[in-house]
Amino acid sequence: MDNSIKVKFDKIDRKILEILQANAKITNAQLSKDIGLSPAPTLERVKKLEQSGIIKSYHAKLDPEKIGLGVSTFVLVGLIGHNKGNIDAFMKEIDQIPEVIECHHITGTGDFILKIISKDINSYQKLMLEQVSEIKEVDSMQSMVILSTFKDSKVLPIPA
Amino acid sequence: MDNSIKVKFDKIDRKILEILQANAKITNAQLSKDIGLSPAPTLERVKKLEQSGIIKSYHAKLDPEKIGLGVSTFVLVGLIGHNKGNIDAFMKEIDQIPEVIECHHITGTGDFILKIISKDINSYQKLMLEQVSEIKEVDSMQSMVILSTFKDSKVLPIPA
DNA sequence: AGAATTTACCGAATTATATGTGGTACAAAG
DNA sequence: CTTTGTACCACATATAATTCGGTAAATTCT
Repeated sequence: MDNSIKVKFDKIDRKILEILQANAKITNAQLSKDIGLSPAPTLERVKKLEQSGIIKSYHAKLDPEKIGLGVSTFVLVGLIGHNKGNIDAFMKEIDQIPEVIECHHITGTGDFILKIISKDINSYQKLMLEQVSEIKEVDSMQSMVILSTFKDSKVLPIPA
Repeated sequence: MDNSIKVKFDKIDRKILEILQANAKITNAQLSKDIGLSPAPTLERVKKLEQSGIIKSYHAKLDPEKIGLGVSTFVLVGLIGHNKGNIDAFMKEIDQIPEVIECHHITGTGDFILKIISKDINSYQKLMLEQVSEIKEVDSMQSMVILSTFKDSKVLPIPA
């Protein structure tokens, strides 16, 4: 497995990546037609992209509201200290909360930004009070509730 | 197609959803083993979940760094006005920028939060100066650069 | 309660798809 | 040039998805 930062791929590979990002369920036969190759080398290319780590995984995207998840938020979290120990401890706690679906270390206003998804405002409040704010490394929290989502693309813009 | 907010599904469906969120490439045969049914009804359930819109789509997840995308950011955007016309105009522009992979309307500090991914700091700056800040409805922008991502789960916590 | 109806399931046959193989052309390296 | 390696195709095989007929359980209706 190649672990270097940048990996080489050609124009055809890029097209494969674009297609599979948008629709992972396409058959190899259809994919091969779309890129203009026969099935065998097409599959070979996909396997290589998987083995090289360019393609990390495949996921089903669900409709949050239809499974009863009505409230999504971003939360800016400030920690009491910025040393590695604190950050690791914070991460360890965050990792165990499935409602926290993203956690990024950022520059700017706060130290971290979380994306949290929960059933409703009540369960969100409960989660924040009883789980997030209970993490001892957490100093400040600022919530931004998502009123609506206009764009949520799973397709990354692959540079030329 | 059911378009209501909440759709019903049982314990077995939830398990299917959990599995397909984590690994969309699982074979129907394996999935049926994992949930304890035979392949036929398993497939039937998956199809129903797709038709009901609970499962919206399937996507390949790529490694951003390996395709040359080194800079990810969140941007808080304030608009000059908050009327529907402005918001729609803003959205229309945002929609055409592939580097903006998410756009949410939020409460709190700003009006919108964007997630942007680009090649490097230079191309990020170029994008912000020449595209985002050029949208006439945009008033303020505050960038938060992601230093590192600790969690990026594609699995939503399905409520009991 | 009992009959009718619907729903969910299974096993097996069929169809579609993925995967493996051998051979060929092209390109790059020696 | 010649050699080596790479990428490709067509075709054969293996694996998986899908369809079908029939059965049992659950639900609805009388």
